[in-house]
Amino acid sequence: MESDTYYSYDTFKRACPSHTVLETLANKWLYLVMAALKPGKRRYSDLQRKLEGVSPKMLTQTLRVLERDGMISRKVFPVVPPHVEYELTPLGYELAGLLDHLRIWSETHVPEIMKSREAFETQAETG
Amino acid sequence: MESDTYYSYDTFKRACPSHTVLETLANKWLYLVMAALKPGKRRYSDLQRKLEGVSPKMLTQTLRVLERDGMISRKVFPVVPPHVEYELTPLGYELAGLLDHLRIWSETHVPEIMKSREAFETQAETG
DNA sequence: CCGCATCCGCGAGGATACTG
DNA sequence: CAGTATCCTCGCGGATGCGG
Repeated sequence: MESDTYYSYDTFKRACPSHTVLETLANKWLYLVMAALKPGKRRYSDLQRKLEGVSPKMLTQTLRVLERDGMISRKVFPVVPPHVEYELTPLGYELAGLLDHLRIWSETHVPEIMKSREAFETQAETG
Repeated sequence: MESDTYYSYDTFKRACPSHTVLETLANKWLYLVMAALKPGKRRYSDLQRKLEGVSPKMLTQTLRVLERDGMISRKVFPVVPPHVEYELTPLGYELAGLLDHLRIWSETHVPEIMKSREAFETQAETG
């Protein structure tokens, strides 16, 4: 079946492209940038303010990666002072939706998780 | 409203518990362990074989975190040689489902993403 | 077989200063 | 305003040996 267009991905294999994608996705700042852009386009400084504690380096780096992977578009307005807008692409919007489910789920279960953490620590001391 | 049980989480704030949870989740090995456990219980060595390239240290560490947060249960059989089984809790199974959506989505769009990456690199050289 | 202890390299990522 | 450049630290994560 040399003409088989159905390629079997295996995320568990390090060399598999889907593994690479996963590695990119499994990132705190990337996640937060996507969340911040979901409601609509935003400027660089908007993002910097919204993402508490992000350094310019990490913000830029994250935006570049997302742009590279086609998740966001970058629009530069040739004015002084500079004006740059970032916006989710249709593809990126899909991903943002999935990540949002994750965020909502997390928030819903925070109390449960925190309780589990405390119980675990307590037992660690005791045991 | 001192008796208000409705706490407003903000994942963008570093101190917010939901931010902490996110930080934990945004992790490649954690993600893969969850995926590996979704079909059912597995032994330590099973996981080690399945997750290509994982070191015992990272595997153990990841399993501990997941156990701490109540996502998996750890069952030790007091036999020689040792026998330990890991299994998703109901809570963990929910999370695994969400992560699976993400994995499937990623695999579906791998070609698109790869193409975008190539285009980006090409333009970087040119531009 | 499970997994802890230890050592270590290295690069992710933070802080800061600076420029078009 | 939107980044880039630079320095530096810290802990992630790999490798290995051992112990129950």
